[in-house]
Amino acid sequence: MKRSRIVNILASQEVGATVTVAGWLRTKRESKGGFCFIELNDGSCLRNLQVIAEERLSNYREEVLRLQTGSALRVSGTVLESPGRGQAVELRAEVIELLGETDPESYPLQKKRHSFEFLRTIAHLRPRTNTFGAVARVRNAISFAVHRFFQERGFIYLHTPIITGSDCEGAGAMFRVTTLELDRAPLLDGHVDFSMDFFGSPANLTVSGQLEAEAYALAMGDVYTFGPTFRAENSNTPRHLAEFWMVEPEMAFCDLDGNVELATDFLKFVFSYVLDQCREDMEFFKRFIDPTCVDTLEKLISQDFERLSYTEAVQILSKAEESFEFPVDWGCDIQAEHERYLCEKVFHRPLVLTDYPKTIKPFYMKVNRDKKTVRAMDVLVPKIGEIIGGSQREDDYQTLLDRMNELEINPDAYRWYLELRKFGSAPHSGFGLGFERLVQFVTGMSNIRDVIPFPRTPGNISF
RNA sequence: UCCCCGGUAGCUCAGCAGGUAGAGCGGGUGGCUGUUAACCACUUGGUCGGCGGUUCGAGUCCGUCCCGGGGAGCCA
Repeated sequence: MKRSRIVNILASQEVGATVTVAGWLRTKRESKGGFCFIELNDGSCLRNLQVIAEERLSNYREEVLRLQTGSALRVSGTVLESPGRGQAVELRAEVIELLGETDPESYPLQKKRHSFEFLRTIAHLRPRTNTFGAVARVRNAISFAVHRFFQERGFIYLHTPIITGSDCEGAGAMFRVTTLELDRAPLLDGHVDFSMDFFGSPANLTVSGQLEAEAYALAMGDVYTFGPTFRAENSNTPRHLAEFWMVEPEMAFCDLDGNVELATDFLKFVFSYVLDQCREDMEFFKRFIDPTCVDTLEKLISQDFERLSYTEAVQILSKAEESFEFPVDWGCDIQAEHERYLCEKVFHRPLVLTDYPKTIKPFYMKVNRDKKTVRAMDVLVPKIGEIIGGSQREDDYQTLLDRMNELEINPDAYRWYLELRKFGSAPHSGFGLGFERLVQFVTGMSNIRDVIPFPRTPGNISF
């Protein structure tokens, strides 16, 4: 018989139905009255299905009574109304098949709460816990919401390269990709001769698909990427990964205002979708992870994001009575403490900061008329900080070239990117969103390593 | 990479002023019960992160390295 998902059995509550389910045993409670209770979870939802196993089963004594937490089972039986509290229906087993047993001495998961630090050391088993199951389902829902949002608005999903030839995109250290043997690399004048390498020149893992997305935006109108991104920074924080997923929309004929509008619409859409589709998991996060997470999302959907310029932000900060570790001065970068102060103490809501000094932003951002600021935007949310960073792009050939020379970036490496400003250039804008930070914000999970299945961080590649 | 805190049983932790290790949970056995992180009794369980030093004696003090957490920087 075809396997039913537990989520559907619990939702339909079809008493009398004959079903087959399969999953992993979470807990078992024995009764000497000749039966036992088995809680089965198949990952389809947070809740378990209570299975009633009775003595009359042919393998009751030899197998059923010896079942351990973690065992894989297939159960066929009848859905019945449950006389006990805590569940509306339960499954009275006719057949219980042990598919994979578990040695209780060595199985690391117990039927009690584990620390996230410990669970990180068993990343292959942690999806069998309530929290990581819920994270996986919510992450999946957010992914789907991302695609749905852009698809409904006519954006083209674009696959930008993972391996890139540009060695400096201004977004941090990169991972080198090579087929050369490190201890016997061919040398030329004392340096590694990359003409002997696979691509004939140095190659790296991408830190952003933005530049390539711009090329397609200036042909297709609106595009977005959603893929893996790599940063070789030695960042050891609960907000950084060496491998993470990034969402990057890029829109032709769109200025900074349109960009801000898309970013806020996007966040609101995702939050609504998750609250709508993952109610049970979200209630779990509210109860065990962050009591404010559901309220926060509900508030964000209804309220407007505060928008102010960098200059205005600096004015507010310099008048603040708060004592900051880093002094506030026009031209300085806004520090994490400043972001938190503005978000959590002044406005009590997410913030869109725009028009930063050009000296603290990358070369590709459009320079304002004042020649001092660029059309940049950062979306800041409480706790996480910067969740979105974007800008209107410089679309004037000469200005972009001047900026590159100013920052000592070799234009030769960006010839094709510059050409986009030569042939049918148009105003265009886009942003990048760290997908895991979004999942963190939605779920309230405090460490980014717990919202991606197998986190890659400095010194950690065990799974 | 920098600052602070931590690493003791499978897990979560206690171990006060240096005197050769404890609890709860888990596992095992038995009992009880339409049970809900079930309950009760008994039982099992440790190179006290690694290396070096001080000392008659180090989980405890010192040095160093490794790992984890929090904060900062870099950023998404």
